[in-house]
Order: sequence, then structure tokens, then C-alpha cells
Amino acid sequence: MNIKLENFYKVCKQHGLKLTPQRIEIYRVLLESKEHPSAEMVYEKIHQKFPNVSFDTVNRTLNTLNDIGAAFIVEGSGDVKRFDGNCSNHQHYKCVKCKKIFDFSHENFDNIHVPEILAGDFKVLRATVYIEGLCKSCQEQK
Amino acid sequence: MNIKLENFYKVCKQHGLKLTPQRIEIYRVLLESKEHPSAEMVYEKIHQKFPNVSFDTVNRTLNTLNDIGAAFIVEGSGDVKRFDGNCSNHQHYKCVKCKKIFDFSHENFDNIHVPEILAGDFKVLRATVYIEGLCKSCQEQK
DNA sequence: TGACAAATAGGAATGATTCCTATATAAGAA
DNA sequence: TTCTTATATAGGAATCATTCCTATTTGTCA
Repeated sequence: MNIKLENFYKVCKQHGLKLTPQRIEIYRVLLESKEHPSAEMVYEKIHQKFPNVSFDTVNRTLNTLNDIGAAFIVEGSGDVKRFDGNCSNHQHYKCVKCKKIFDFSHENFDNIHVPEILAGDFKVLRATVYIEGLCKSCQEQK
Repeated sequence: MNIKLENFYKVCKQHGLKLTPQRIEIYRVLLESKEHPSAEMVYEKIHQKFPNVSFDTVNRTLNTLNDIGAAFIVEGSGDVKRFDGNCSNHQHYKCVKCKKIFDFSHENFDNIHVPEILAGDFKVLRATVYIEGLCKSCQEQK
């Protein structure tokens, strides 16, 4: 049994969520995906295997995963929501043209020290470095 | 004459953009706004003064401002686009509940050193620290 | 002043996301 | 195991943000 899946079961129980086959499969697909998929992208994959799972269920479930901390919505500036099931500390780089999202890690960024001023008044849930630009192949296309 | 507006005229000319009254007013409203407004919020303000400016013009213009670097789209995770006319180096904190966006500055964050690995393959256009959480008043509301 | 490329208004269209509701089902209790 | 019930789901409709379409208007430059 996958350790991550096992832990997922635990987190669901902690939040009083049922372990439906749909929910488990959606989480599995997200975990295996490296492309930071949108709800639509997850739905396509699920649909191949289980043709009668609805888009609404996929979308609702992805948002639920975000709510319970089993996944999160990748930061970005104004495109469709993209989800990430990898909750270990890492950062994102996004190409503004092809919308591909790349992971990267950097010691200084993975342990951001939130300034005191903020830490006092705000409850910080996530702190990340977000980089936006043009990937190699989009640069070449001009 | 406002120095920022004067500079805006210059930037528009550099990009071959006409100085229409609508464009100028939209930029003015964005500059004066402290709330990182959405297109809808800018439209509301414009509409009070100039009832016959269309929403499309507001939205299109805000995106144009982003394209020419006179403004930018604030990073976030999946809500409506929010715009910022303050192009000097600063970071954002966003409340996941009320969606308010707060500015903050921090020496270390305002000069992010992008790792070599990225710098080689990608053309970095923007690098920011993005913090998400609950603001004081939303914490109190539970 | 005249010509023309660019911008606008207004409404229609699109696309993403969420809501609605009748039905199905996971999971704890008996 | 079977019963009970709160939760989740499918499918489609509705909503909301954003963009597109096109006839008309308007900066801007010669």
C-alpha cells in the first residue's frame, strides 16, 4: 500500500470525509501527475478509466483536497486553476505563454521567514516564491 | 502634472498606443486604488464618472497595461484577476477568505536572486513572494 | 485638415466553475 | 451482517468572469 495513499485515508477520516472510489481515484491521478493539472485535465484522465464520473465531482473533490491540505492550488496570475498534490516544500515557475508549470527548489526559498509584522496579524497558511516568464521553447518560437 | 501619468504617456507612445480619455482614466483609477482592484471594481469607479465607458474597454485596457508593464496582474490561487498599478518592488499577502490583498516589503524578498539553473533556460519576467492565509478580522470571525 | 490605423461601445459568445436535486453509497450503530 | 443516515455523486442547469464580434468613433501623423 502506497504510504501517501494510506496517509490520505487518515486525513480524510480526520476531516470526516468518506472514502469514495471517486475521491481516491482523483487523488491518485493528481499524485501521479507531474503537470500540475487543471480540473479539466484530471477529468480527462479519470474519464478514460471511469467514464461515468462527472466533471463536477472531479472539480469539487480537487477543491476539497485543497481545503483539507492534501493538495493545493498553484499560484498564478489569472489562468485556469491548477492543482498540485505534492505538498512537500517547493516552488513554481510558470511560462506565461504555454502555461507550463515547473517545479524547482532552492534552500532560501523553501524556508521563507515571514516578517514579524505579518506573523503577528495574519495566520500564514502558505508562503511561496512565484516566478513567471518564458520557457526555453517559447523563447525560441519568439 | 503627475509624474507617473507623464511617464505613462511616454510608455504608451513607445508601444504605439493612443492616449484615449478612457485609457488615461482607467490608469488613473488603478493608480489611485489601494485595493488591487478587479476589472469589475475599476469599472464601477469609472462608471460613476463616465457612465458610457464599457466593461470591455476597462478589462481590455487593464490587460493592455499588464502587457506594456504599466501594471500587472497580482498572483493568486484561482480567484478573479486583480490588478496592481504600483510597479515598484513589493510583495503581496492575500486573505483566502475575504480575498483582501495587502502589500508588504521585505529586503530579502524585494531582491530575489533567481537560481542559475532557471536563469539559464528561462527568461524571468517577474519573481515575487506570495503569502496566503487569514487576515486578522477573518480569524476573529472564525 | 484629411486619412487611416487603432480604440471603443454594446451585446453576444465562450469558458471555467459552481449550484441544484434526485439518487446512491460509505460507514458507524445495532 | 443489516439498518440508518449524513455525505457524496451524476447530470444538467446556472452563474460568473472574461473575451470576442462588428459597426462606429477617434487619436495621431502627414
